[in-house]
Amino acid sequence: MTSLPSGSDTGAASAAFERLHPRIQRWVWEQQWTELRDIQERAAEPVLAGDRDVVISAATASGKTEAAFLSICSVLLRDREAREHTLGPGDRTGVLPAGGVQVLYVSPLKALINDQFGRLDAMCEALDIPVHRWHGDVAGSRKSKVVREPDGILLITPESLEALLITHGTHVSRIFAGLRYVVIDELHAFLGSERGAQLQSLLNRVELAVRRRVPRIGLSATLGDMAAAAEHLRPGGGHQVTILVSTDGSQELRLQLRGYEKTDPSLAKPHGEATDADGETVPADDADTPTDAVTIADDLFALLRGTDNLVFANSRRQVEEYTDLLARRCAAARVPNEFVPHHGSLSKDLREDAEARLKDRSVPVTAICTSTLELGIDIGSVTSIAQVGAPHTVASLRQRLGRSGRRGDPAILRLFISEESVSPQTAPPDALRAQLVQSIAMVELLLQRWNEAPDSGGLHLSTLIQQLLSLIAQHGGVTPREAYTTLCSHGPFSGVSTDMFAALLRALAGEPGKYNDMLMQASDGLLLLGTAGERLVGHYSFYAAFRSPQEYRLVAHGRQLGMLPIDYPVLIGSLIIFGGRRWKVVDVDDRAKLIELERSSGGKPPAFTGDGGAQVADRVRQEMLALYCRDEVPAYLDASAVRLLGQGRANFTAYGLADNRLLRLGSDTLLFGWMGDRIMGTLAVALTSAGGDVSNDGLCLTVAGMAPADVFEMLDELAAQGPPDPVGLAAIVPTKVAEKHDELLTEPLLNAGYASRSLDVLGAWKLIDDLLATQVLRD
DNA sequence: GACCTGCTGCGGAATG
Repeated sequence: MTSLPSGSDTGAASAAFERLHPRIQRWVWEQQWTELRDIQERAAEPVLAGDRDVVISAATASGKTEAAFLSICSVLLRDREAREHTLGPGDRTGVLPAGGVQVLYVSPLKALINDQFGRLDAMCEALDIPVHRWHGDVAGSRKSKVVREPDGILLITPESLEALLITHGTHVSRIFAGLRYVVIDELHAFLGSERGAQLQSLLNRVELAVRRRVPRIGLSATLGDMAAAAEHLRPGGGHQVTILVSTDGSQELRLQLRGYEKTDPSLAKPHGEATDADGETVPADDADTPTDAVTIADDLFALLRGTDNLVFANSRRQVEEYTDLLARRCAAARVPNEFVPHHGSLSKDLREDAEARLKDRSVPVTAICTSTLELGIDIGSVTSIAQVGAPHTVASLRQRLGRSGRRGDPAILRLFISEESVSPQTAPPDALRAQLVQSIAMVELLLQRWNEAPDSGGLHLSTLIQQLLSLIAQHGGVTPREAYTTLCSHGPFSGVSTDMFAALLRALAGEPGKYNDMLMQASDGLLLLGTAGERLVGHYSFYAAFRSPQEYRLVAHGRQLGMLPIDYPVLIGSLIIFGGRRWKVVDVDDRAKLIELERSSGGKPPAFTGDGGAQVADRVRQEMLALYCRDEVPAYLDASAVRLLGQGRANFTAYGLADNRLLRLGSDTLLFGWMGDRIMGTLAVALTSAGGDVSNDGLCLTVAGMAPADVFEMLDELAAQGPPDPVGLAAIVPTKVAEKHDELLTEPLLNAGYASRSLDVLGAWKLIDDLLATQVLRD
């Protein structure tokens, strides 16, 4: 670590500090910083060079923003001096024009723009560098001013940048003429998503408008896969990106995994009536609450009260449930309530109030939250993190952990994992204690510093439709060749061939019997918006690449049961759990968003079902298998977790799963693949295509009405046929409309998009080979 | 059977 001079004019300054502009040096000194942090020190050289892309990776609140902007502002100041002192009006060769936005900073959150505006504006005011905010809550008059007199640093969201390109298309090259840097904050939040593809495309379009490559600086949390982050920052050129990972903060981690088990609710003891801090009488009877939640709430109360903490629950419903249980405990103990909820359905006021209470360190407060508090909103660091229920991914567990541990203090993580009570009728996944074992597997992978790789290779056809229509609106019309070159020659849509692009154009123009009217072609060949296209682009909802959740209506025997969000394949014949009951899917109507169900017989439905939309990675399931096969017990388990792990391992042995992957259950067969959700989902589709009646619980597939020997034979036939064309296999999946503009795609394009996003045929066929090799047929 | 993110221009009313 290097020291800064104690005065503004002398001393053994660090090499990085020496290279900053004198006015920046003075600003640093005025902050009374005694030294530059490691990441700030190392970022100076590559950022000052101004000719390369850089990923700066460090923990939340480690000075990443300054690491980028100390150097960026130095360059802006030197630019200005070069223009003022060395150049007359007629001699500007080699220097960028004075006009225009010089730094484009893109953030995934409005709240983060507001935080960063406060910090940057304080620094830039002293330097006479203007800083502008541009997002949905900023007044239109301020945006007009940026368009009229663009300069300095512009803080913007991807959606607002989209709006800027569409609304001010003819001014884009002027607005960004002097662009020096693009900064992307929370880069990891864009990896593998529609929003990420949109941002990559927008930055392509900005570079095309100014006719040169602009250096990109990505700011990222310390997440495993830096090569993927670099490739996302500069698609096709990730290997040339400078990657800086902070070496600071190899912090002590204190870890505990606590096991819980549901018991008979009638045994629960009520807490009686209580009075809260305002003297109001509140109900304090937990009789309606599952017993494991009651015990977890008791423990959270005992462990967390009096300090600042974050409790991550896996759903909004659970956030509300635990906030309520904890508030009742505060009332019963006659102490002030210090537990507040935070999730996406709460009003902005309530969320900001919770954030303000977290920032205020004079009174302890614990927020019960969903992933809303995962990203870098400035709340400072908390004493400890609690995770209730199995984490969704290792990456998100790591990100959550990063919120704990003030400088020098240990980071504290406690996981609260509960399992069903087991009876002879219990479904195998519950008897295997799969929830607990998955949580241990994820903690083990966290300790190994492993992370899920972001999804890549998706075609993102929905986002390509958005970008195509946006490009036409920006320029008032483009030729098909220009459109293809601009959008698909490199960047997020480079996997789209000219043939596929042509098919997409035809689909948007409308084919006989399916008239979309999104675009049309003028007699000179120019692509123009059709009437439906004008309407779509003209509404503000067009600017976001992602859609608000698409829900299917569930109907059973003519009665509506509710709504189900679809982000995993629902196959006809599969079983789903809804409203505490087990149902069989008898029909799926993709266009009417309707799923028809009938009651299904069968045992108790398993509580563990693969955890929603997040894809459990192959490596996680492989680690689970390894945990079942080992004898060691991790030191961070409490006594109850040790007991549950022992039960899971005993049942694993009793099922014979060490040598078998097919397990007979009544007249059905369970197939344990020990691979991730993508491969298991692909295998489910393959078995369905071969005539099986398959449902996917994540951990295992259930093939209804077939004995293990018959399933073995089916697998053998699939292996003999060899891996099919993924696009052909996708054709049998009825629910493929997932992304925002997927409705506009023809069936072949939908199949191609689905196959690229959700199928891993080679992985599934390798699994089939492994299953056939491993299986010991016993009946 | 999860969570999260974002958004323009205009018209009219209220205020200075």
